[in-house]
Amino acid sequence: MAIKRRVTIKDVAARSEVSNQTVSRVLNNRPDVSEETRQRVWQVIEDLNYQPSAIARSLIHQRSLTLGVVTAGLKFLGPSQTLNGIAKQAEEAGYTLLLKELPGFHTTDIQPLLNTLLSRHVEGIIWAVPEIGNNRDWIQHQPNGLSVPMIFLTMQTQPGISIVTVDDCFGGRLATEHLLNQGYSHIGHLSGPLDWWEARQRQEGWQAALLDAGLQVLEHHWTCGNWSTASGATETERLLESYPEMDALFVGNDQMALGALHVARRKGIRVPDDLAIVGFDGIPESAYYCPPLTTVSQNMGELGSAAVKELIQAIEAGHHDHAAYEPKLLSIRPELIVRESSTAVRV
Amino acid sequence: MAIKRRVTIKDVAARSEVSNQTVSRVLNNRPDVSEETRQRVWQVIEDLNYQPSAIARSLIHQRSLTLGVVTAGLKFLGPSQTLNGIAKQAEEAGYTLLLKELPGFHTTDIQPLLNTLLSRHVEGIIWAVPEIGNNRDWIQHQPNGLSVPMIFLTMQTQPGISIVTVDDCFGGRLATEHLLNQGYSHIGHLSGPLDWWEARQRQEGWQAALLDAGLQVLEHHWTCGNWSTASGATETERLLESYPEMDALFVGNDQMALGALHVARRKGIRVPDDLAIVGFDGIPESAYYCPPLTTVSQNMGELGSAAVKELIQAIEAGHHDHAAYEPKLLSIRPELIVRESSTAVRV
DNA sequence: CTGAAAGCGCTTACAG
DNA sequence: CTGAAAGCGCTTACAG
Repeated sequence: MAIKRRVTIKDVAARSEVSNQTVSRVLNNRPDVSEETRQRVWQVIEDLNYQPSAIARSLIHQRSLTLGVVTAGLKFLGPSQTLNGIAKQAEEAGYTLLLKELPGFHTTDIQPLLNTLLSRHVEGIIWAVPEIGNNRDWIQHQPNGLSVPMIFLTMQTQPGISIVTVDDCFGGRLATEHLLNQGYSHIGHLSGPLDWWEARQRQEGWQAALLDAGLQVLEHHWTCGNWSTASGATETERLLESYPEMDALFVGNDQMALGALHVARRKGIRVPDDLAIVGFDGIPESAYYCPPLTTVSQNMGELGSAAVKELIQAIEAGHHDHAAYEPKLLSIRPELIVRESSTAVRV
Repeated sequence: MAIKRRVTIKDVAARSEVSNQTVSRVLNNRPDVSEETRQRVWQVIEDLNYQPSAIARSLIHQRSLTLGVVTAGLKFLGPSQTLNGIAKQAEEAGYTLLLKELPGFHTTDIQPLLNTLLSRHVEGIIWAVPEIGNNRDWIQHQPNGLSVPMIFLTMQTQPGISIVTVDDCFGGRLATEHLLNQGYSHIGHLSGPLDWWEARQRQEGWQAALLDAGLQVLEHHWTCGNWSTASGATETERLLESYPEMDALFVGNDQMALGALHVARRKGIRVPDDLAIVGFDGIPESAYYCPPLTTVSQNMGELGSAAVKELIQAIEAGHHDHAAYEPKLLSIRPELIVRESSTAVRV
C-alpha cells in the first residue's frame, strides 16, 4: 500500500482547465459559474474522487466543526453510555469528535492533553471524567480560563462553570424513601468510593431521607466499596456484621448490588423478606438478577447528548459575540424502577 | 465567552521582535538560533501561552497523526471495551482519534462517513463495527481501494484485507468440549442472531465439537436470541420444550446466559445438576451470577490495541513506500473460565 | 462568468 | 545566526 498523494483542488482545476477558484465556486455551490463549466468541473471531481480538505478549510474559516471529548474508564458502563449519547448528538449536529481517554481517573497533568485538543482547533470540550478526589482542581489554575467553551459532566457546582449532571442526591433519596414506604426501618447503605462525588451524593440522599423520617444515621450503618461486584460482596458481609438489625440495603450501583444479592443467597438471607436491596444505575441485566433488582435508573446517554447540545449553544453564542454565554447547570433526574428485591409483603 | 482569536506564530514573532521562521526554529528545537534569541522567544511563547496549530502543521507535513475509528453500539460491552483498547494504544503511539459512531449496525451508505474521515486527513481507519448480514459488502465497491490503510475487526477472512479478530469458532469448541468432558452429552446451544458473524462462528464451534465427539446435531437442539438477557430467558424456555433431554446449554453470550439461569431458577431446574450452563464473553459480573457462570473469556481491549498496532505498522510501511504492506490476519484466542454452573459432580 | 492576488498558520529550502 | 520567499490546500475579496 504505497503512499498515495491526495487529490487536490489543483488536480481538479488542471484537468478541467479552469482556475482553482472556479473549482472552489463549484464545490461551494456559488451562483456565478456558467452551467457548462459547472458540469465539466463536477464531472472531473467525480472522476478523480476528489474530497476537499477539511483541514485546509478549517484554517481559513477558523472553524473546525470538531469537539474534544475527554473520558476515562471507557470499559465501565457509565462512561461508555455517556460517550454513546455524546457521539449520537454530535453526529446529528454535524460535529466530529476528537476522543482522548485518560490513562486513569487521577491524571495530574492535564495541560498536555488540553493542548493537543486546542492545537487541533476543537471548538469546545466535554469533560466526561468523573469527579474524584481533587482531580478537578486544575480548573482553578487555568491561566486565564480556556480559550474554548467547556462543559463538565456530573460534578459539584462551581461558579462560572457549565455543568450537566445527574441528580445523584435525589436518586439516593428516591431509593431510601421507597424502602421507608415499604415498611423497612433499618436501612443500611453500601456506597461507592467516597472520593467519587457521585458516591457522596447518593450517600447524602440516603442520609437525608433517613433523617427526614426521624431515624438515626450511625457510622456502622454504612460502608463503602469500589463499585465492583466483588467489593459489593465483601462489604455486604461486613455490614451484616456491624449492623445486624439491618432489614434493607441501598447499594450505590447495580454491580455491587449483585454482590450483595450473592452474599445474601450464600448466607440464606431471603431477599426481600429478611433484607430488601435497592441498586443504582438501572442496567438492563438487573431485571434478571435473583431476585430482580429494584434500582434507580439514570440515563447516561441523555446526559451525554444534553452536554453536546449545551456545548454547541455555548460555541454559537461565542460567534455572535454580543450575547455572552452564561454558564449553566443542567440536572437530570433519575427514576426509580421497582422490582422484587424490595417488595416483600410486610406485616 | 466572547470569541478569542488564537495566538499565532506571528503574535509571538512580533512580540519577540524576530521573524516567524525564527520562532519556528525555536519551537522545533533547531540548532541554528542564538542562545539569547532562543531564551527570549521561549519566554514570549510562555507569556502568550502559545500553542502551535497542529492543523497548519499537518497541512505542511502531510501527516495528521490522526486515526479514524468507526464504531457502533457503544452502549454494549463489547464495542466499548474494544474502543478502550484502541484509545489506550493510540494514545501511547502518539496518535489522536477521530471517532464516528454509526447510528445503527446496518448503515447503508458508508461513503459520506468515509469522506468525512478522509477529508480530515486521517492516516488510517479502524472499522470496529461487527459484521452483520451484508453490512460489509461496500468494501468490494470501493472505487480503487481506500486511499489510507484500513483494519477490520472480527470478521470473515477476505483476501486483501487486514483483519484482527477473536477466534469465536475456537471459543465455541472450547465451551462444548468442556461440557463433554464434564460428562454432559445432550448439549444444546442458544446462539446470538445468526446474521452476526460472531454468532455463527460460535455456533459452528459448538457443532464441530459435537460432531467430533460422534454426537448428532439436530435442528431442535438449538435456537437463537438477540444477545439480550430477555431473549436469553424466552429462548431458553423454548429450547427446554423442543429439547427436553438437554442436560447442558452453551449460550452465545453472558447476558443471555443470565436469562437462561433466570428461567432455570423459575422452573426449579438445578444448575448445574439438571442443566449445565456455559456463557461467552467473560464479563466480570458473571462470577457472581447464581450460580457463578462458566464462560469463554475474550479480551476485547487486546483486540483493540492489536488493531491499532497493526494499523500503525501499515501506515509506516506506506511511508517507506518500498516495502508494500501485506494485509494480515491476526486471531486472538479466547479462554475458558470454569465456574460452578458447569461443574456438577456427575455419577 | 472567470482569473490573479492575498492569506489562514505554519515550515522548508535559499540567501546573506 | 537570521530573514525574504514559496508553498501545504483551500477561500475570499477584487478586478476585468
